[in-house]
Amino acid sequence: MSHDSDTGAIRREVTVADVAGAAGVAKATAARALGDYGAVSDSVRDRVLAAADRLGYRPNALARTMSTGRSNTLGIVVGDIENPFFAQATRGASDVASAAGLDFILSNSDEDPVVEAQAIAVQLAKRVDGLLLAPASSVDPTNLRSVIDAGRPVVLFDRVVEGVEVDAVIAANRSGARTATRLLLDAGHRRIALISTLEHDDVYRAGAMLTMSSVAERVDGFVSALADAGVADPASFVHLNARRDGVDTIARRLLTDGSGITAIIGSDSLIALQVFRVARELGLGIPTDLSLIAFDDADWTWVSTPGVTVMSQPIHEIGAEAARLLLRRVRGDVAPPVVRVLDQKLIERGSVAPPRR
Amino acid sequence: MSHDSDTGAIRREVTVADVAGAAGVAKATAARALGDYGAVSDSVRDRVLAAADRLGYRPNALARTMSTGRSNTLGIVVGDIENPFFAQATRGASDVASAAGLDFILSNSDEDPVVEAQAIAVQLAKRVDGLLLAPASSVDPTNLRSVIDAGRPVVLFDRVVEGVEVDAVIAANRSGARTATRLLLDAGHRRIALISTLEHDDVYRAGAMLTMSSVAERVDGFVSALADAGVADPASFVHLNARRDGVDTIARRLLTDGSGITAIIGSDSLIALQVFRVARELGLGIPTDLSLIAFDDADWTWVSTPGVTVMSQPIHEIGAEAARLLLRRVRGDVAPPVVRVLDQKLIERGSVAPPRR
DNA sequence: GTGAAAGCGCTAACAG
DNA sequence: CTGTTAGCGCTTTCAC
Repeated sequence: MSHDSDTGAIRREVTVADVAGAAGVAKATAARALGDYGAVSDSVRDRVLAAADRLGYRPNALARTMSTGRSNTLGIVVGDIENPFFAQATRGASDVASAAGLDFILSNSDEDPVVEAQAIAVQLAKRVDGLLLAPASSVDPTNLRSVIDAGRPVVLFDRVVEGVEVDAVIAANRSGARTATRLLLDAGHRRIALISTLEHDDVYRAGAMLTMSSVAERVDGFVSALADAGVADPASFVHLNARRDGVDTIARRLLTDGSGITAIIGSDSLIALQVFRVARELGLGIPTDLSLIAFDDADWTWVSTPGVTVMSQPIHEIGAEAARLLLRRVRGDVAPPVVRVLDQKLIERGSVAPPRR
Repeated sequence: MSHDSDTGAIRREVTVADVAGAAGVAKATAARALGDYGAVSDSVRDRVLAAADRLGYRPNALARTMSTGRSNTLGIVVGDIENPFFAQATRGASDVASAAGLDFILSNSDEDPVVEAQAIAVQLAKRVDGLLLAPASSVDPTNLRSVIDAGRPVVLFDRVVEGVEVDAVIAANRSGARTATRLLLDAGHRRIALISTLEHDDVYRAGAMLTMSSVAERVDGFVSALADAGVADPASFVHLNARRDGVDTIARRLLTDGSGITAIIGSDSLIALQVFRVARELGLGIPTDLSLIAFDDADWTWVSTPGVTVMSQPIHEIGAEAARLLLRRVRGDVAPPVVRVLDQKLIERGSVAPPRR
């Protein structure tokens, strides 16, 4: 047995023609046996397969795509695969894809429309059959348009894009935020802060247009719940740009500047984690001095002391359902676009209590 | 401006020939301008680029790969992208790849050699220029051999494969485990358990061959540290198959069956998380009743009460360095294979104290 | 600098 | 059932 592993060079590949030659049949016949299509007699098939095996034939998926036009591949563009939300959604989607016999290509957008455009270009260049996209911007449709114009099926997840009719799978963020906010309100809190890392040019003002629909919905649910409860100037309780300004900085300010904040909602679990730490550093007890609710049922929320009350999303299912919708399109379904809204679920643990004052 | 977004079908793509026609030049010339190679006069280039833009030309990366033989793509096969370890390593590798202008394809192996073989086949079929692999088995070289035989550069990460000389980036697991174990020993513990999810046919016995080198190294460091300290039958303190048997079941048994275990090392942060919870459910205080050390510096380990002492690995860098090594190979470097061993670092928090008895 | 033609590995259409 | 012949969209000689 000879290994030429010592040469770094890529060997000349064994092709259908080689196999055909070795098996003593025509190229097309070998191709049919190898590609498992068309009609081939058992005896010939066996001969071809044996030859292929002997020669170490490996199909060239690219050449196949070239002639069929189908790559048998789905693409996904996420904000950042390190974010547990995207990791789980990706896994959900990838499971559906591989169950359907499709391959999967992943790109990160860093939540930056420019990087996203590049990522999309790559995926289209590789001729993915369809694309899963968590759009970096819900207000600028340019990137989404580019894939639609290319004629590729696309399904959004986690966020929608305004003014573009396309399949999407999102969570019920507005009602989730309302529920979370009301839990705090019902416990007696009146000064509740919402912290998000979403970038925004300005201080948040009522009705301002936010660039990410999921966050916008969360903010909207939050503000409307406060308003319903008669809280004055609810918009002033929304704190954006937490990545730029630092979650810990914001949390620290909120908890020490006499603004009287008694409860905080973290727009994702990473934010809540930071708040949790700041509270501890400040010697503030949870939930005695501060009540806390996080979005997403992250691992740590049930080992912290106290456990953190969370608004949980069916993350896996968001990815899986998006992939299912995409599969339909890839298979030619031309029904009108649907937006699937999946429920969020409140999981109460120990981080909410009435405010001290 | 016309959008035929209403048709789900993939439109006939705009090709180099189309652009050439529109620009009034030969196909080859257009291709040179578009592909940015060869020599083209400025005026012609401008004309071609303008035409391309007008027609909405998008290069077909597959066709390009067909003729050049290079796909400009790196592949990675991980155990499970939902595992934070792999998510971080993947991100590290992906950043290096995209900085070098290469695309990135991801597959999950589920730590199953059969699934892994399939994943590798897919990547090779897509003609990736090189492959990053966290091999599902360190003792069965079949899958790794298949990519080497295909002549593709490959770099392993997190684990090595016995008997195969190939580039790899791993962590210093043996010494890390020794350090962690000694910390416990020095605190006075004598009955320390190590829990891992690694599958193994039997109860662990001294010198048994484990199928994943990273875990094998951890176990070896652990056992040798115990032996050095004069602990009798150190192998009996190793508990494998924790996925099959349930981490919580194992932990519960260890802590209630009178075996007198006073400290536990979790072979990854997910395991430690479960142990943490079981301890709490059992009403055991950490570190008063049980000392705990985890591998990997997960988020939750610094918000739990107490914080968990961890053996941290440079996960990002493992992925990044593996990608760098791979890039070299892809570029033709034929130097002998190297195995890069990155240090682990002990981060002491509050989960270790002397045993009660 | 530009053009014409061949070919990458595969599938598809059409004969036989 | 099997073979022949064209391409898929691009790059790459090799002429001019």
